[in-house]
Amino acid sequence: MSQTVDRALSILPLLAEGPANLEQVAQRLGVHKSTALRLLRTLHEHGIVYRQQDQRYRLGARLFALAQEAVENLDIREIAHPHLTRLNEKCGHTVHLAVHEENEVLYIDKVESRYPVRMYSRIGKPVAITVAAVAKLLLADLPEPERRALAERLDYPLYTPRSTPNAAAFLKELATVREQGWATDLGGHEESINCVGAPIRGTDGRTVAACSISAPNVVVTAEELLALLPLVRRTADAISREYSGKAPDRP
Amino acid sequence: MSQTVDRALSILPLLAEGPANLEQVAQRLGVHKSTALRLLRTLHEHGIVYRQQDQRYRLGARLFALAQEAVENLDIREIAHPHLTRLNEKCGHTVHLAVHEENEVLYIDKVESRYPVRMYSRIGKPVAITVAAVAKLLLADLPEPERRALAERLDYPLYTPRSTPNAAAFLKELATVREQGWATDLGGHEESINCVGAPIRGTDGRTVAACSISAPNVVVTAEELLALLPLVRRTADAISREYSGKAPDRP
DNA sequence: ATGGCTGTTGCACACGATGCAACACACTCA
DNA sequence: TGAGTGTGTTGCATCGTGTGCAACAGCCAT
Repeated sequence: MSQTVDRALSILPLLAEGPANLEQVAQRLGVHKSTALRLLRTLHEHGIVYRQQDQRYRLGARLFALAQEAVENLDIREIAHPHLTRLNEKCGHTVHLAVHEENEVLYIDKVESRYPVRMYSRIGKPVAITVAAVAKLLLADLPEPERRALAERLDYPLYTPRSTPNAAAFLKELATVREQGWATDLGGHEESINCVGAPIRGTDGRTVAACSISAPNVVVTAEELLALLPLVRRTADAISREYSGKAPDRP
Repeated sequence: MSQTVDRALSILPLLAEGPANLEQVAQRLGVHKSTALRLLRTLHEHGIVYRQQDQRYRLGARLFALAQEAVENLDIREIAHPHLTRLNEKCGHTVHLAVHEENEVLYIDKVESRYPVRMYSRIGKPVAITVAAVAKLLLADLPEPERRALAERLDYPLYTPRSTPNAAAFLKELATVREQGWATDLGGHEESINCVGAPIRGTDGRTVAACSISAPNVVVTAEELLALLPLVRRTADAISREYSGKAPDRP
């Protein structure tokens, strides 16, 4: 829409390929040298491009600081919330959002079930890290040594007979989760409650959060809950897309 | 130099702070709404900014991708990274790599401390140039007139009582650093944080980068940190050897 | 309906971006 | 040494394009 800005921005992907001098830039933009010079100067003043000793231009490391700051200020919760609400509207069950922080996995958002029978949980509360679906999703993505170290360090309380019994079983489960891209908790925490969850990923593909739906089996059976898996995964993917700044999928 | 581009680029740091709507952007730029709209539209077309559901703008995926490429194109970083990781494995503290760019010294890589207490820093972020160990190392190597000119031009904020107070003190410190071939920052930036660093040199012997380890004195005392100096220097030398060894003369 | 609040569009005007040509500077040849 | 190339840089007139304005369009409250 704005020619000048349009041209200036076109320089960036060009420089991303590698350093270039003034004339090369001018040529690839299809403008006069002097025009390219002015554009580059402006980019330079803002620290977006950097001029190396041989006078050629390349992208500045400062650009990275900008992106980094933006990522830090990104609030997953804010972005995810409308998606979670929609998920809840579709299936009616309790929806959770969780993140991994300091050797704990915490619920950071929740949309209550619309059924009268609800599961107990609280935003900010650490989840049962060895059994919860969201915990498995978040930990499955850790680098192998850290994952192993953490697994060794944990306690494995037997909330129910179906709880994860020990580190070996936990690591095996994490491998499965990592492989399949989704996770469940079928009565591992509370005998009567099942969960199914999916990962939310950032630009770099790493899991930054996880969401899940939970329901007591007096309301839906485990099979019926598993049938909702595609819905959960689609929601998680939509949040991932929006979080990483890609165009949202419009039907 | 180019007003339009200048305005457009001024939007980026603004959005890095967090999402903003059209009017907020227009106001902070000091331009009419319609002007801001056109600028944002152009940025949007290039994927630099992204528009979320609530119509507010934030930085977009393309910017993250560009930033990524910007740092990846720094070949020192690629060579140094495994060495930095190894250094971190040996000592456990936060390891930094920094370069001098446009009157600033920027962190371009970082390996986090394995201790729970970490220092805050960010890749791409300019360092406190008058006190940081890596900054002293990089500036100590400048030709004398440039060094003097730069020293005169800088501000000397008193982060702590131990911060470098003025140009004269700074130049004296640089001379010492140049002489001894290593540098420290003992509580000059944050009262409780100490650093020790060493220079990485290219084929011609000039300092092209610097690495350092940083630790809060609740974890190790300054003396204990200084005992790690030989380790840091060996790392820096190893990187130097590898960097200058296979240095292909870039056209 | 009514008002406030936001983003959007069309338009006339003038300002600022543009290309040109001339210049400056560093190299490389004979 | 000097002409000859390849750069980046500057001043300037000209015209294109970015600009602010005002009016409009949605949306959501009351």
